[in-house]
Amino acid sequence: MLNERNRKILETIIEIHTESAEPVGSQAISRRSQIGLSPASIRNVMAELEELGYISSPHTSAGRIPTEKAFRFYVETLLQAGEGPSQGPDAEEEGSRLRGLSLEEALRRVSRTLSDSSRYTGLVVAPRFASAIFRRIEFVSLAPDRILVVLVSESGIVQQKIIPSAGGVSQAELEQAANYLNRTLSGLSVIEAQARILREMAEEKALYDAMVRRALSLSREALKDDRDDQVFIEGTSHILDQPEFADIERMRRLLHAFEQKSLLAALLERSRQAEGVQIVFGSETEHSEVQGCSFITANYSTRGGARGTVGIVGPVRMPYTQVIPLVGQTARLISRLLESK
Amino acid sequence: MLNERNRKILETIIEIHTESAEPVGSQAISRRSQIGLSPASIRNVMAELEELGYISSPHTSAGRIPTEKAFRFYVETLLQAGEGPSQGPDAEEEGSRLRGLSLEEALRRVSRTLSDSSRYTGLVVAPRFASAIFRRIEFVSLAPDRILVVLVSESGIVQQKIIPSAGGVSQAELEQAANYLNRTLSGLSVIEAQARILREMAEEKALYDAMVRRALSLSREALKDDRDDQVFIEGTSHILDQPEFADIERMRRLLHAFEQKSLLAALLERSRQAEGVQIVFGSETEHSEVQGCSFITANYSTRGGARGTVGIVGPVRMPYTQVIPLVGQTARLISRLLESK
DNA sequence: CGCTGGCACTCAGCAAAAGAGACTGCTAAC
DNA sequence: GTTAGCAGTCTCTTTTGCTGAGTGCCAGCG
Repeated sequence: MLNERNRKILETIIEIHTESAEPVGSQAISRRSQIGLSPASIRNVMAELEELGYISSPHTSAGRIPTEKAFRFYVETLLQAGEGPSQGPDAEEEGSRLRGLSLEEALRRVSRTLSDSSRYTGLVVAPRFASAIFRRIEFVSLAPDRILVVLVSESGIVQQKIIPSAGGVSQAELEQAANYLNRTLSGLSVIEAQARILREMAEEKALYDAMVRRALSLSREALKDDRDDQVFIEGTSHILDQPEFADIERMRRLLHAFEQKSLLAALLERSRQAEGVQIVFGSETEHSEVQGCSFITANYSTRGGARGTVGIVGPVRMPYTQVIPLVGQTARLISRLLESK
Repeated sequence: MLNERNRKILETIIEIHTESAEPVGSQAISRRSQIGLSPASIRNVMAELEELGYISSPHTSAGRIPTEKAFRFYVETLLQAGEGPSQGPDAEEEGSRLRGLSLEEALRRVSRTLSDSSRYTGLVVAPRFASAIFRRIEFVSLAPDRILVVLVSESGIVQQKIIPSAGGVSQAELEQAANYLNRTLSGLSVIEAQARILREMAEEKALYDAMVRRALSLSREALKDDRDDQVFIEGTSHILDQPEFADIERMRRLLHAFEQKSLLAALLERSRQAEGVQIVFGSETEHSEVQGCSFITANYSTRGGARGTVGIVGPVRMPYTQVIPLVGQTARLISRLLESK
C-alpha cells in the first residue's frame, strides 16, 4: 500500500509532529529526513499521502498533520518490531521501593511513577479480588445490623465491605465462622470458593451445625462480586500541558471523564486478556469524552492468575518509541513483584 | 469601623460579584440594593471602602472587586450569624445510602456529593487510625519475609500495611499472636495500646512466653504510626469552571497541588481541632499554590474521639451563604453515621 | 520519467489603529 | 448629605493591513 519511500516520509512527519505538535511543512521534512529529496518532491509525496488519508492539512497554507490512521499504522509497526530499550526509572530500585508497601499503596505509587516519567497521566487497574486466590476472611461486628468483612487474597489484595446482618450475631460467633471459612476455603480460587459455598449450602438442610450454616450464609454475602474495579489515576494535571487539549471545554470534559473511574475501567476491560502492550485511541472506543486520547496499556498478573492493567493516557501524538517500552517494563515489574509476594 | 450603610453596600458588592465574577459598578449596586441611593452617592461610599481596603479596582474605568479582607469580614459575620438552612441533598436519604458502604467508600461518596452539590471541589480527610479505638488486628503471611497486617478500629476504619518479618513466622503462629493481641488490646485507644505494648515489652525479659514476645514485637511494628492521612478529593474538574483560574498555568499549579494529598492534609491540619465551620483563604496559608482559593471545612468525629475533616475548595469568591450550611450539615451527617456505627 | 527550482496564490497570525462602552471622580446645584 | 451632569480614562472589540509559511503547479533538467 505504501512504498518504502513514502513510509519513511510519513514516519518523519510523525516524528517531527510528535515533537512540535504543529503542522509539518515540506521543507522541515526535507531538512530532517535522510532521503535527500527537495521540498518540491516531498510535496508530491505529501499529496499522495493526503489522498490515502494519512495526513491532512488544517488549512491551505499550513503544513500537514498525521491523521489517526497514520498513528495507528505507525504504532502497529512499532509494536511488531518489539519494545526496544526503555529509559524509565531503574526497575530494580523501583521494585525494592515498592516491596514494603501495601498493594494499594504500591499500585498508586506505580501510577505516579508512570505519570512522572512519561509526563502523561498514569493509570493502574488493581486486580479483581474475584479472580484471585482466596486466602483469609475476617468478620468484625460494627453494629447489631452491620458486619465489616475483610478479605485477603494470596497475593495480598485486601478488600473490605460491609454486609447486613440478619439477626444479631456476636463477635465470638463471627470468629468461629471466620475460622471455619479460613480452614475450608483457603487456597481455592475465589470462583471455586463461591461454588463450594453454594454446593455446601445446597446440602445444608442435611447439616445441623448452626455455626456452619451461619458461616456459609455470611460468606456468600461476603464473596458476592460487586464488580467495581479499583483504578488509580495519577498525574491528571499533565493533560493541561498538552496543546491539543488547550481548549478549556475540552479539558473539562476529559478531566471529568478521568474522575469517573468506572468509565476508564470499562474502557480498559476489553484489552484485559490481551498480551503485551496495547494501544487504543479514543476514537476507537464508544466514549466521545476521550476523543483525541491514546491509551497505552499492558496487563500484569498475580500469583493465582488475577490480572490488572497499567498504562498511560495522553494525546494521540505521543513519543511511542519511549512510552511503549516504559509501559511494557512497568507491567513486567509489577508481575514480578506480585508473583513473588 | 464600618457604619451600617457602608456595611450593607459592601455586602451588596460581594453578592453581585459572587454571581458575576466581574468588577461591580456603582450603577449595578444602586439598582440592586434596597438602600435607594443614586450611583453618585454610592461612588462616594465606594471611595471610602477602597480607602479602607475592602474593595479595589483593576483599572480606572472598571468597577470594584471585593478584596480578601472584604470576604474575610463577610464570612466572619456569616459564621457568627449561624448556618441558616441548607439546600443540599436530603440528609436522611444520603445517610441511608451510605450506611451499607465501607468507610472508605462512604467517605469518597461524601466527597463526591459535596462536590456535586456545591459545584466546587469536595474534600474529605479520613480519621486517623492512630487516634481511634483499637478493635481488631489480623496478620497474613505473604512471603517468608513480609507480613500483611490488617487493623480495624471500633468505628470501622480499616488500615493495611506490610511489615517485614525477622525470621520466618508461620501463619499459625501469626494467628496465635493476633488472638493474644485482640484479647489484650481490644477496646483501648490506639495510643493506649501502643503504651501498653511498650510497657509489656519492658517487662518482657521476665516473660518466657515466646508467643507473647512475638506478638508484642509484631504489634509494635504494626501500630507504628506512619502518619499519612487518607484524603478523598473529588470534582477537581470543577476548578476549570472558575473564571479566576482561567489561566492555564494557574490551573496547572492548582491541580498539581490537589494531586499532592499530603499538602492538603497539612493545610487542614491546623483546623482539625476546631468546632463548627472553618474558612481559610489560600493567602492565609504558607502554600503559594493555593493562592486565591478558599477552604470551607468542618470536622466530624467518630465514636472514640477520632476526628476527620470534610469541606470544599473553590475560589475566594463563593456563595458562602450556601456552602457554609452545606459543609456544616455534611459534617454532622458523617458524625451521626460514624458514631452509630 | 522522476526530480527540482521557480512562481503565483492562499491564508493564519500578528500588530497597529480606530471605535465603542463602562465607570469613575469631580463639580455645582438642590 | 445627595444627586445630575460631564469630562476623562482605560479596556475590550473590531477592523485593517501586512508578513511569512506553505502549497500546487509548471516548465526545464538530468
